[in-house]
This record gives sequence, structure tokens and C-alpha cells, in this order.
Amino acid sequence: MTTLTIGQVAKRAGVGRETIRFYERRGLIEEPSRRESGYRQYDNTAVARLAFIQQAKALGFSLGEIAELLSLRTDAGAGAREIKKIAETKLADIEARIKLLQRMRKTLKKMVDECPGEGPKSKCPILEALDSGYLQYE
Amino acid sequence: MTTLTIGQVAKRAGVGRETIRFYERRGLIEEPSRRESGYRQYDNTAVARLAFIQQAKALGFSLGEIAELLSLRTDAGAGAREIKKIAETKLADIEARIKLLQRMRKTLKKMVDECPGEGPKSKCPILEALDSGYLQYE
DNA sequence: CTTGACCCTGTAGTAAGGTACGGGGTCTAT
DNA sequence: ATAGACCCCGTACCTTACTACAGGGTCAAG
Repeated sequence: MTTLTIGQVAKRAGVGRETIRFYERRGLIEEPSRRESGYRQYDNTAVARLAFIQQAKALGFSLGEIAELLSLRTDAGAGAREIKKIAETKLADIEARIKLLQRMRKTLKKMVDECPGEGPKSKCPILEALDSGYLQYE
Repeated sequence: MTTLTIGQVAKRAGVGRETIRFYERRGLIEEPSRRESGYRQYDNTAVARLAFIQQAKALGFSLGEIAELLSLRTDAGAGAREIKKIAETKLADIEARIKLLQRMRKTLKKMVDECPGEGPKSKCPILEALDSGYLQYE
């Protein structure tokens, strides 16, 4: 099994060296074995682990949630139920964020459409709309 | 004109006292006059200003952007054009965020649908999907 | 054997948007 | 006149996810 230094792992995984040490401190990556000199020694499973983290991040999971996912993975008692539950919670969270942003978009679009884009600011309803306390959110 | 203490303003605006001082430091709220004792003295325009900030925050503007909006408001040279531009930039930003979240939702929903929700974790495709580096984002 | 690239630790800084605390002084009602 | 609520300032702390030093030691090539 080839061993890799932290820099080689970082390069293959497309992250910074410091990021790997940071993940190690956060418990997302196991502490690797060391050479005599103290240099960290990794193998390809570390690269795979980093890929997992990147994928999960791309899906909107926080590092805390990723740690949870990772612990379920090695927890013999964990089944499909636990994993599905985390993913469902995240899904609901993402859907809520989308809804909020859509409401924001609607109001903002209306404001932009109503603003002539020229002339004095008194012709633009944006500032007044913000003043009026008239917006409905949440 | 009735004067208000910072605590009264905070209560009416629904924010914390510390938040008002924080906004003052950030230049979002003008420095108010003081009593002999050094106590800040506000009037209702401060409550209105805070309401403006809350509204703008609800639309997704950052404090920096709100400061910009606020300065345009008192800048005699500013017209509808400048204000519309900021709002348009924010709108584009919100739309991009919505698109990203929709992609995330789609993939996550597929995973959740494919997971049986019972049995061993090997039956759940979520962990494997995260491993595979197979997700397409961005 | 030297040079330059790489590694180590620990600490500090970044962004955003606050929140909390310590050690004071003040205001108001009883 | 005194209790308790409120205010002052400055500084530190919180979260998230890194990123950047500083001051060292190590490794591989020429």
C-alpha cells in the first residue's frame, strides 16, 4: 500500500493541507499513523474520505452533520432508518430555504419592476417599501 | 417629541440593546444625542430606521448592503438608477441561490426516495452515493 | 552538503452578525 | 435613601469553515 503525505492527499482531494488538519481536529478524519519524523502517513482511504466530505458539503450538509453521517457509517447498530432520517431533515431544511428565497425573490422582483431606473429616487418605490414595514415575510 | 432610552427603542423594534449599539458602531444608525448622564436619547425615527433594517434583512440584504442603501437615501445625488442596480444585483444573487438549492433538493430527494428506511444501512444508497463522487453539482 | 520544497505545532485571523460580561454609574418608585 | 432596573464602555466570545502565520524540523535532488 502506497503511503501519502498530507500534501499529496490534499492535492488528490483538491483541498488545502490546513483543511485536512482542521478536519482531523474536528474528528472528520481519523488521526493517521506517523513516520519517525512525525510526518502524517495516509493511504487512499483518506482521499476517499475527503471525497465523501466534499460530496456531502455539496449537498448542503454542515461539517457537524457530516460527522454524524460518518459515525453512523461505522456504527454497527445504525441502519437505514437513521441515515434516512438525517437526509430527510436536511431535505426539509433545504425546501424551507427555497421557499423563503422564493418569497424574497417575488417581493424584490416587484420592487425592481416598479422602479423606473432613472430620475430622482423619489420615483423609485424601493426605499419607501423598505420603510413601510409592509413586507410580508415569515 | 418623546425621547426613548435604548432599551425602549430595542423593545419597540424587537431587537436587543446590544444590537443597537452594534449597528451604531457599524454606521447603520446615527449616533444619538445624549443626556447629561451619557444615556443615549432616541426618538421614533430610530425605531423606523431599525424597521427598515429588519425589512431589508428579510429580503436578504447584508448589513453592508443596507448601509449602502441607507447612504443612497440621504445622498442628494443618488437617483433611482443606483437604487435599482443594488436591488437587481441582489435579485440575481437570490435567484442563483435558489437554483443551487433546487439542484441540491433534487439529488437529496432521489436519495431519500431510494432508501427503504428500514433494515441494514447497506440497503440505503445514501452513504454509497456520497462515496461514489458521482454527484453532479455546479 | 546544501538548497528548496515539504512537514510539524500552536496560535491567530477572517467573514458575518451578533451576544455576553465585567465593573462601574444612574434613575425611579417606594 | 435604598433596591432594583436600567444605562455606560470596552472587550471578549459565539458560530462556521477555513486560512495564515511563526518558528522550527525533515526530505530528496543535484
